[in-house]
Amino acid sequence: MAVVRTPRNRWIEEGLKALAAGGTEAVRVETLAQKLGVTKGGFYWHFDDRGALLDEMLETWEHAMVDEVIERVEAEGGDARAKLRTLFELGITVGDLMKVEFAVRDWARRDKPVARRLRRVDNRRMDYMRALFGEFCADADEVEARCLIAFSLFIGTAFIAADHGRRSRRDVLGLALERLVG
Amino acid sequence: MAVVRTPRNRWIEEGLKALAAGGTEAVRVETLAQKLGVTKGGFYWHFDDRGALLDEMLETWEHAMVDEVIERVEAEGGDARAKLRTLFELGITVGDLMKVEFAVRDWARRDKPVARRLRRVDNRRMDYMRALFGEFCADADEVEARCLIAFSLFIGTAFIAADHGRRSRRDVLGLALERLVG
Amino acid sequence: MAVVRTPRNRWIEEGLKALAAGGTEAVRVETLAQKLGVTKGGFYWHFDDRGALLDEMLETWEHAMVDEVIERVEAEGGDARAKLRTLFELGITVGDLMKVEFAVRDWARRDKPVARRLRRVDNRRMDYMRALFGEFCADADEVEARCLIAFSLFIGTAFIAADHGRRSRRDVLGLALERLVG
Amino acid sequence: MAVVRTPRNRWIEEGLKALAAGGTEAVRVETLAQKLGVTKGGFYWHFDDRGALLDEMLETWEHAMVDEVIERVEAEGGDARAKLRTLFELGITVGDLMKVEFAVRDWARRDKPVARRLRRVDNRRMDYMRALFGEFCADADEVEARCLIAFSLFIGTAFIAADHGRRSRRDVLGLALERLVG
DNA sequence: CATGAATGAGCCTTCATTCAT
DNA sequence: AATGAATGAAGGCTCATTCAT
Repeated sequence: MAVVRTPRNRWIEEGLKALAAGGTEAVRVETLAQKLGVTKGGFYWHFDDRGALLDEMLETWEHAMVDEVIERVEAEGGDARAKLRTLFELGITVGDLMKVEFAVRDWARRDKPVARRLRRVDNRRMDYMRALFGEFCADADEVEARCLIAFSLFIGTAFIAADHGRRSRRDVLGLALERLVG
Repeated sequence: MAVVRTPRNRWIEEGLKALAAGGTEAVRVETLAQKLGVTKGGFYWHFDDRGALLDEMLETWEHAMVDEVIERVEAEGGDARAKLRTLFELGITVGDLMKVEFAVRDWARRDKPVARRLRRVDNRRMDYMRALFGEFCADADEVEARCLIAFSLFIGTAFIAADHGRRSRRDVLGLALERLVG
Repeated sequence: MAVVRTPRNRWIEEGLKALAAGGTEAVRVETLAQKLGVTKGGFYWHFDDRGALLDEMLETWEHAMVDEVIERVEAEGGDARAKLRTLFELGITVGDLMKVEFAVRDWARRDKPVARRLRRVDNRRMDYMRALFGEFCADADEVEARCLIAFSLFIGTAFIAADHGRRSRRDVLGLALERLVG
Repeated sequence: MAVVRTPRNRWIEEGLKALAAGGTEAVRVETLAQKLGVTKGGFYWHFDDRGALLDEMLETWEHAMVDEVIERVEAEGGDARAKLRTLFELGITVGDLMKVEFAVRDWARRDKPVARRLRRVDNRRMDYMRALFGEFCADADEVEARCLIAFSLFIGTAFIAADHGRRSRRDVLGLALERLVG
């Protein structure tokens, strides 16, 4: 988590913020330069081109959203059910990175290399969940279904716009999750 | 369903294709014009500006993805469980419109009016599902949780990139759905 | 004054209104068509092109602003001084045509044929004024100076933006004019 | 007076030339770029948009046509009558800026902010003239009338297209002016 | 007489990229 | 390490004009 704040890293950070806020198209060299208080010409000292920045942003995001999240879940400890709850909690809590997540997911729909990376990321997360569900759930089909539901809930959280009457989304999510983990 | 192919409608159709393939930014007046074999100037005879086209595209999409889908589910008939299965089947089958769905969902994250419309759309769908689940499920919390899960699975279908080993996504979806409907 | 309101004339009328309100660039085929409740395609049935309309507008304006104004001044009658007062009064009173006047004057600065026509118009008016001033003013230099001043006041009326404290522009104009005519 | 010819100023200069020659609509980014031997894209490094250039052009014009003219009149010295003669001479002599003056005056007829600025400019000039006429002319009405006539002559000079027989416009102007100042 | 539907040229603006200093 | 000043391609929009019906 302790990222050295080289100027290079600051471009990446700012890029992720922009991606979270407005999607790929919002990652504009000039906009970022302004936020960093430099001129856009300077950008090309650090990166070959816009694509190179985008790549490194993805790298950073993958590391934070997979490696670090899993690390933290393991650090928290507890049994499989507890870990699943922590995983879910962390997943929908990481704020800006969650928003990046959805920008990336949309981006992947029209960019092959991003799609490949996203697939790797999703598979790593699914593998981790499979292991956890597997610990208290014998049937492989059942495990797979629960993994897909859990992951879908994670995705749905941010993408579904519906209201739930007097219930909060968080409450309904809790109910849904308990069906899987409880 | 009987789409009159006025030139106006052809712009909308082509626009939806572009939106499905590449998101909002891919809906470019000139590109569409080329596909239609006309010059871009002609566009402005039919629409005030690009925004107006985008609006009508949304209108078209909402109608097809909500009104028509519900109509068709009702036309198929059967009990609530059967209808839920049909609904799901139709939902993930409508091809291009499904892709539009996800483009819209991403778009809504940075455009307030689109967000409002999406919310209305999602609420209409949730209401329809609530009614169906309600017919065989007494507990309101339970209904709400199942609605959210079902909707999340619908969303997740297209957004999740993970593999499922020797199972197909469709199979896993089937398993997950039966947990809700069965 | 009794203009037959053929569709042709209505284009000219509407064109003059537009010219008065927004200068040459405001005379747009489409805008006029809208005001007339027809489509712009119809324009080309009446006129070869935009230039042709502009020409006829100028013709109409010249007739109304010179021939008709002089006719009316003569019809009012009185001695030369009285006529000069009437002339001035009419000149700054004809409302929309006054505005056209200034649009034309600006237009003439960048369009040679318009400049030629304006010169003819201005010379006809100056000739008329020369005759009137000449009737009570023996010195030719004096007549010429008064003509230029009178004409300049007419022009200045609409082009000068300054305020006059508690006096109204009309009052100051009256004072200035009496220096010439009185 | 020492205009630093930064690229920025060169755009303004060229803009004023275009405005003088063809009015607002002639101030086109691409045209100016060509005259400066650069591409139009570069324009936006210096100005936010076309409107910003237009604004600065107005600023430049106001400064040159009011502040600098008055400064120079005062520098020349002499009594009030002499100053009025110098003022007039300078006013109609500044060449291109005189043409800008008329373009601005026309522009003001359809653009509120420009109209406000023009009013301020005209009032400043009138105030200066009032002071000068006031030094040898006791009656306030008389002063006001002379100011309006003088200003109208200034305006009329460029807007009136009439000929004066064997006299030159300059001569007639001289005669007219002497009626006011002499 | 006019409409519906375009064309095409021209304008404003944006943005990634380049490059001398 | 970065700035100042561009380039150039692309995109949105406007408007006079054309033409089949």
